[in-house]
Amino acid sequence: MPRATTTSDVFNAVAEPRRREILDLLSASELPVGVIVVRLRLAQPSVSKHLGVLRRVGLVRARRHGRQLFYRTEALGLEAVHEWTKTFERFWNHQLLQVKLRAEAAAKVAATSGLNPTPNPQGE
Amino acid sequence: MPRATTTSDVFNAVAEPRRREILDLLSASELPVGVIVVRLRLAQPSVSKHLGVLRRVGLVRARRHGRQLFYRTEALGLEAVHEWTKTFERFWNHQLLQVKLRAEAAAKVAATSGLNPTPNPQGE
DNA sequence: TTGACATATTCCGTTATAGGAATATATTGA
DNA sequence: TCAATATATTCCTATAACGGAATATGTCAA
Repeated sequence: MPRATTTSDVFNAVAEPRRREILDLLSASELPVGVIVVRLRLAQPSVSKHLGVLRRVGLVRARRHGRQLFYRTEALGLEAVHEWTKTFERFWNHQLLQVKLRAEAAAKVAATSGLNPTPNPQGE
Repeated sequence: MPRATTTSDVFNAVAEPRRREILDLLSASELPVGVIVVRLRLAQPSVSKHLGVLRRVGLVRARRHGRQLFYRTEALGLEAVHEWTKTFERFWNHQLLQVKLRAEAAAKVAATSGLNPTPNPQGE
Protein backbone atom coordinates (compact mmCIF):
# COMPACT_ATOMS: atom_id res chain seq x y z
CA MET A 1 0.00 0.00 0.00
CA PRO A 2 1.15 3.53 -0.60
CA ARG A 3 1.34 6.17 1.97
CA ALA A 4 -1.68 7.04 4.06
CA THR A 5 -3.58 9.77 2.37
CA THR A 6 -2.22 13.24 2.96
CA THR A 7 -5.60 14.77 2.79
CA SER A 8 -6.85 13.89 6.22
CA ASP A 9 -3.77 14.18 8.37
CA VAL A 10 -1.97 17.21 9.67
CA PHE A 11 1.34 15.38 9.95
CA ASN A 12 1.25 14.48 6.30
CA ALA A 13 0.08 17.92 5.30
CA VAL A 14 3.09 19.61 6.83
CA ALA A 15 5.48 16.95 5.58
CA GLU A 16 5.63 18.80 2.30
CA PRO A 17 8.17 21.65 2.46
CA ARG A 18 6.22 23.97 0.20
CA ARG A 19 3.22 23.68 2.42
CA ARG A 20 5.31 24.62 5.39
CA GLU A 21 6.58 27.62 3.50
CA ILE A 22 3.04 28.64 2.75
CA LEU A 23 2.12 28.35 6.39
CA ASP A 24 5.19 30.37 7.31
CA LEU A 25 4.13 33.09 4.96
CA LEU A 26 0.60 33.10 6.25
CA SER A 27 1.74 33.20 9.84
CA ALA A 28 2.72 36.82 9.30
CA SER A 29 -0.52 37.87 7.70
CA GLU A 30 -3.52 36.86 5.68
CA LEU A 31 -2.63 36.74 1.98
CA PRO A 32 -4.34 36.22 -1.37
CA VAL A 33 -3.21 33.30 -3.50
CA GLY A 34 -1.51 35.54 -6.03
CA VAL A 35 0.86 36.96 -3.47
CA ILE A 36 1.86 33.51 -2.33
CA VAL A 37 2.51 32.56 -5.93
CA VAL A 38 4.82 35.53 -6.37
CA ARG A 39 6.61 35.25 -3.07
CA LEU A 40 7.31 31.55 -3.31
CA ARG A 41 7.78 31.55 -7.08
CA LEU A 42 5.51 28.62 -7.54
CA ALA A 43 2.98 27.92 -10.24
CA GLN A 44 -0.48 29.15 -9.39
CA PRO A 45 -2.16 25.75 -9.72
CA SER A 46 0.47 24.29 -7.46
CA VAL A 47 -0.23 26.85 -4.77
CA SER A 48 -3.96 26.33 -5.09
CA LYS A 49 -3.51 22.61 -4.67
CA HIS A 50 -1.33 22.97 -1.63
CA LEU A 51 -3.80 25.39 -0.14
CA GLY A 52 -6.49 22.85 -0.86
CA VAL A 53 -4.67 20.24 1.16
CA LEU A 54 -4.07 22.66 4.00
CA ARG A 55 -7.71 23.66 3.93
CA ARG A 56 -8.93 20.08 4.04
CA VAL A 57 -6.92 19.34 7.16
CA GLY A 58 -8.07 22.58 8.69
CA LEU A 59 -4.74 24.37 8.80
CA VAL A 60 -5.91 27.22 6.68
CA ARG A 61 -9.08 29.15 6.01
CA ALA A 62 -10.14 31.33 3.10
CA ARG A 63 -12.09 34.57 2.93
CA ARG A 64 -13.20 36.04 -0.33
CA HIS A 65 -12.70 39.68 -1.04
CA GLY A 66 -13.73 40.55 -4.54
CA ARG A 67 -11.87 38.34 -6.93
CA GLN A 68 -9.26 37.48 -4.42
CA LEU A 69 -9.26 34.71 -1.87
CA PHE A 70 -7.38 35.64 1.24
CA TYR A 71 -5.99 32.72 3.13
CA ARG A 72 -4.98 32.74 6.71
CA THR A 73 -3.65 30.03 8.94
CA GLU A 74 -5.86 28.16 11.33
CA ALA A 75 -2.88 26.83 13.15
CA LEU A 76 -4.79 25.21 15.96
CA GLY A 77 -4.28 21.95 14.12
CA LEU A 78 -0.56 22.25 14.58
CA GLU A 79 -0.98 21.99 18.29
CA ALA A 80 -1.28 18.23 17.93
CA VAL A 81 2.10 18.08 16.23
CA HIS A 82 3.59 20.39 18.80
CA GLU A 83 2.23 18.31 21.64
CA TRP A 84 3.40 15.06 20.14
CA THR A 85 6.96 16.27 19.70
CA LYS A 86 6.80 17.74 23.16
CA THR A 87 6.59 14.26 24.62
CA PHE A 88 10.16 13.79 23.43
CA GLU A 89 11.40 17.04 24.84
CA ARG A 90 13.33 15.35 27.59
CA PHE A 91 15.49 13.66 24.99
CA TRP A 92 16.93 16.75 23.52
CA ASN A 93 16.99 18.50 26.83
CA HIS A 94 18.93 15.54 28.07
CA GLN A 95 21.32 15.77 25.15
CA LEU A 96 21.82 19.47 25.56
CA LEU A 97 22.37 18.94 29.23
CA GLN A 98 25.12 16.48 28.46
CA VAL A 99 26.81 18.91 26.18
CA LYS A 100 26.50 21.65 28.72
CA LEU A 101 27.81 19.55 31.56
CA ARG A 102 30.66 18.31 29.44
CA ALA A 103 31.60 21.84 28.51
CA GLU A 104 31.43 22.97 32.09
CA ALA A 105 33.49 20.08 33.31
CA ALA A 106 36.08 20.71 30.65
CA ALA A 107 36.21 24.38 31.53
CA LYS A 108 36.66 23.55 35.15
CA VAL A 109 39.48 21.14 34.45
CA ALA A 110 41.11 23.70 32.22
CA ALA A 111 40.82 26.35 34.89
CA THR A 112 42.43 24.22 37.59
CA SER A 113 45.06 22.62 35.40
CA GLY A 114 45.86 25.50 33.12
CA LEU A 115 45.14 23.37 30.05
CA ASN A 116 42.80 24.04 27.12
CA PRO A 117 39.30 22.56 27.25
CA THR A 118 39.31 19.03 25.86
CA PRO A 119 37.41 18.41 22.64
CA ASN A 120 34.34 16.24 23.05
CA PRO A 121 35.50 12.93 24.55
CA GLN A 122 34.05 10.05 22.54
CA GLY A 123 31.01 8.06 23.59
CA GLU A 124 28.12 9.10 25.78
CA MET B 1 6.74 14.62 -9.23
CA PRO B 2 5.90 12.49 -6.27
CA ARG B 3 6.53 13.46 -2.78
CA ALA B 4 9.98 14.51 -1.62
CA THR B 5 11.87 11.49 -0.47
CA THR B 6 11.05 10.38 3.00
CA THR B 7 14.53 9.22 3.62
CA SER B 8 16.19 12.52 4.25
CA ASP B 9 13.60 14.49 6.09
CA VAL B 10 12.37 14.27 9.65
CA PHE B 11 9.00 15.77 8.81
CA ASN B 12 8.33 13.09 6.26
CA ALA B 13 9.65 10.37 8.51
CA VAL B 14 7.16 11.16 11.24
CA ALA B 15 4.32 11.67 8.79
CA GLU B 16 3.81 7.91 8.84
CA PRO B 17 1.63 6.90 11.81
CA ARG B 18 3.37 3.60 12.36
CA ARG B 19 6.68 5.32 12.66
CA ARG B 20 5.25 7.63 15.27
CA GLU B 21 3.97 4.61 17.14
CA ILE B 22 7.41 3.09 17.02
CA LEU B 23 8.93 6.26 18.36
CA ASP B 24 6.30 6.37 21.08
CA LEU B 25 7.20 2.85 22.09
CA LEU B 26 10.88 3.59 22.08
CA SER B 27 10.42 6.73 24.11
CA ALA B 28 9.74 4.55 27.12
CA SER B 29 12.74 2.33 26.68
CA GLU B 30 15.19 0.78 24.29
CA LEU B 31 13.66 -2.24 22.58
CA PRO B 32 14.67 -5.03 20.22
CA VAL B 33 12.87 -5.28 16.88
CA GLY B 34 10.99 -8.40 17.89
CA VAL B 35 9.29 -6.66 20.77
CA ILE B 36 8.16 -3.84 18.52
CA VAL B 37 6.76 -6.40 16.10
CA VAL B 38 4.71 -8.01 18.84
CA ARG B 39 3.55 -4.85 20.53
CA LEU B 40 2.45 -3.11 17.35
CA ARG B 41 1.29 -6.29 15.63
CA LEU B 42 3.13 -5.46 12.47
CA ALA B 43 5.06 -7.70 10.13
CA GLN B 44 8.73 -7.94 10.96
CA PRO B 45 9.96 -6.68 7.59
CA SER B 46 7.65 -3.73 7.89
CA VAL B 47 9.07 -2.80 11.26
CA SER B 48 12.62 -3.20 9.99
CA LYS B 49 11.86 -0.93 7.09
CA HIS B 50 10.31 1.73 9.26
CA LEU B 51 13.25 1.54 11.61
CA GLY B 52 15.50 1.91 8.59
CA VAL B 53 13.80 5.16 7.66
CA LEU B 54 13.98 6.43 11.20
CA ARG B 55 17.63 5.49 11.39
CA ARG B 56 18.46 7.27 8.14
CA VAL B 57 16.98 10.51 9.38
CA GLY B 58 18.70 10.08 12.69
CA LEU B 59 15.66 9.63 14.87
CA VAL B 60 16.72 6.24 16.08
CA ARG B 61 19.91 4.37 16.83
CA ALA B 62 20.65 0.66 17.12
CA ARG B 63 22.84 -1.33 19.45
CA ARG B 64 23.49 -5.00 18.95
CA HIS B 65 23.24 -7.39 21.83
CA GLY B 66 23.72 -10.95 20.71
CA ARG B 67 21.22 -11.70 18.00
CA GLN B 68 19.05 -8.81 18.94
CA LEU B 69 19.23 -5.23 17.80
CA PHE B 70 18.06 -2.81 20.43
CA TYR B 71 16.73 0.42 19.08
CA ARG B 72 16.40 3.60 21.00
CA THR B 73 15.20 7.01 20.02
CA GLU B 74 17.60 9.76 19.15
CA ALA B 75 14.87 12.32 19.44
CA LEU B 76 17.06 15.35 19.08
CA GLY B 77 15.92 15.46 15.48
CA LEU B 78 12.38 16.08 16.62
CA GLU B 79 13.40 19.36 18.11
CA ALA B 80 13.27 20.91 14.65
CA VAL B 81 9.64 19.88 14.30
CA HIS B 82 8.86 21.07 17.77
CA GLU B 83 10.47 24.42 17.12
CA TRP B 84 8.74 24.87 13.81
CA THR B 85 5.31 24.25 15.26
CA LYS B 86 6.22 26.48 18.19
CA THR B 87 6.32 29.46 15.86
CA PHE B 88 2.56 29.04 15.52
CA GLU B 89 1.92 28.74 19.21
CA ARG B 90 0.33 32.14 19.45
CA PHE B 91 -2.41 31.00 17.11
CA TRP B 92 -3.77 28.29 19.28
CA ASN B 93 -3.13 30.25 22.43
CA HIS B 94 -5.11 33.00 20.82
CA GLN B 95 -7.89 30.63 19.88
CA LEU B 96 -8.09 29.08 23.30
CA LEU B 97 -8.13 32.50 24.81
CA GLN B 98 -11.10 33.42 22.64
CA VAL B 99 -13.00 30.36 23.73
CA LYS B 100 -12.21 31.00 27.33
CA LEU B 101 -13.21 34.65 27.19
CA ARG B 102 -16.39 33.82 25.36
CA ALA B 103 -17.31 31.21 27.92
CA GLU B 104 -16.58 33.59 30.75
CA ALA B 105 -18.57 36.37 29.18
CA ALA B 106 -21.49 34.04 28.59
CA ALA B 107 -21.37 32.81 32.16
CA LYS B 108 -21.34 36.35 33.41
CA VAL B 109 -24.34 37.32 31.30
CA ALA B 110 -26.17 34.24 32.48
CA ALA B 111 -25.42 35.06 36.07
CA THR B 112 -26.72 38.63 35.86
CA SER B 113 -29.74 37.95 33.65
CA GLY B 114 -30.77 34.56 34.94
CA LEU B 115 -30.69 33.12 31.42
CA ASN B 116 -28.83 30.08 30.13
CA PRO B 117 -25.41 30.64 28.63
CA THR B 118 -25.77 31.39 24.94
CA PRO B 119 -24.37 28.86 22.49
CA ASN B 120 -21.35 30.11 20.62
CA PRO B 121 -22.36 33.30 18.83
CA GLN B 122 -21.36 33.11 15.21
CA GLY B 123 -18.29 34.78 13.81
CA GLU B 124 -15.07 35.76 15.52
C1' DT C 1 29.61 -27.09 10.51
C1' DT C 2 24.78 -27.07 11.03
C1' DG C 3 20.48 -25.40 12.63
C1' DA C 4 17.72 -22.04 14.88
C1' DC C 5 16.77 -17.49 15.78
C1' DA C 6 16.66 -12.30 14.93
C1' DT C 7 16.72 -8.92 11.72
C1' DA C 8 17.58 -6.75 7.16
C1' DT C 9 17.04 -6.59 2.29
C1' DT C 10 15.10 -7.43 -2.17
C1' DC C 11 11.51 -7.89 -5.36
C1' DC C 12 6.90 -7.05 -6.68
C1' DG C 13 2.33 -4.86 -7.14
C1' DT C 14 -0.69 -1.12 -5.96
C1' DT C 15 -1.58 3.58 -5.12
C1' DA C 16 -1.27 8.45 -3.62
C1' DT C 17 1.56 12.21 -4.77
C1' DA C 18 3.26 16.47 -6.93
C1' DG C 19 4.04 19.09 -10.96
C1' DG C 20 2.63 20.82 -15.57
C1' DA C 21 -0.66 22.12 -19.00
C1' DA C 22 -5.08 23.05 -20.10
C1' DT C 23 -9.44 24.31 -18.73
C1' DA C 24 -13.29 25.62 -15.62
C1' DT C 25 -15.37 28.75 -12.30
C1' DA C 26 -16.17 33.07 -10.06
C1' DT C 27 -16.05 37.99 -9.74
C1' DT C 28 -15.72 42.53 -11.45
C1' DG C 29 -16.27 46.29 -14.66
C1' DA C 30 -17.55 48.10 -19.09
C1' DT D 1 -23.36 40.35 -22.32
C1' DC D 2 -18.30 40.20 -22.81
C1' DA D 3 -13.53 40.60 -21.47
C1' DA D 4 -10.24 40.52 -17.88
C1' DT D 5 -8.61 38.95 -13.62
C1' DA D 6 -8.05 35.56 -9.76
C1' DT D 7 -8.30 31.11 -8.40
C1' DA D 8 -9.72 26.18 -8.60
C1' DT D 9 -10.06 21.88 -10.93
C1' DT D 10 -9.09 18.31 -14.18
C1' DC D 11 -6.20 15.40 -16.76
C1' DC D 12 -1.83 13.43 -17.43
C1' DT D 13 2.64 11.39 -16.16
C1' DA D 14 6.59 9.97 -13.41
C1' DT D 15 7.93 8.48 -9.11
C1' DA D 16 8.41 7.28 -4.36
C1' DA D 17 5.98 4.88 -0.75
C1' DC D 18 3.99 0.98 1.57
C1' DG D 19 2.89 -3.86 2.37
C1' DG D 20 3.70 -8.73 1.49
C1' DA D 21 6.41 -12.68 0.32
C1' DA D 22 10.65 -14.55 -0.22
C1' DT D 23 15.30 -14.47 0.74
C1' DA D 24 19.75 -12.85 2.65
C1' DT D 25 22.67 -11.76 6.57
C1' DG D 26 24.36 -12.22 11.06
C1' DT D 27 24.75 -14.44 15.55
C1' DC D 28 24.62 -18.00 18.74
C1' DA D 29 24.66 -22.87 20.44
C1' DA D 30 25.53 -27.56 19.89
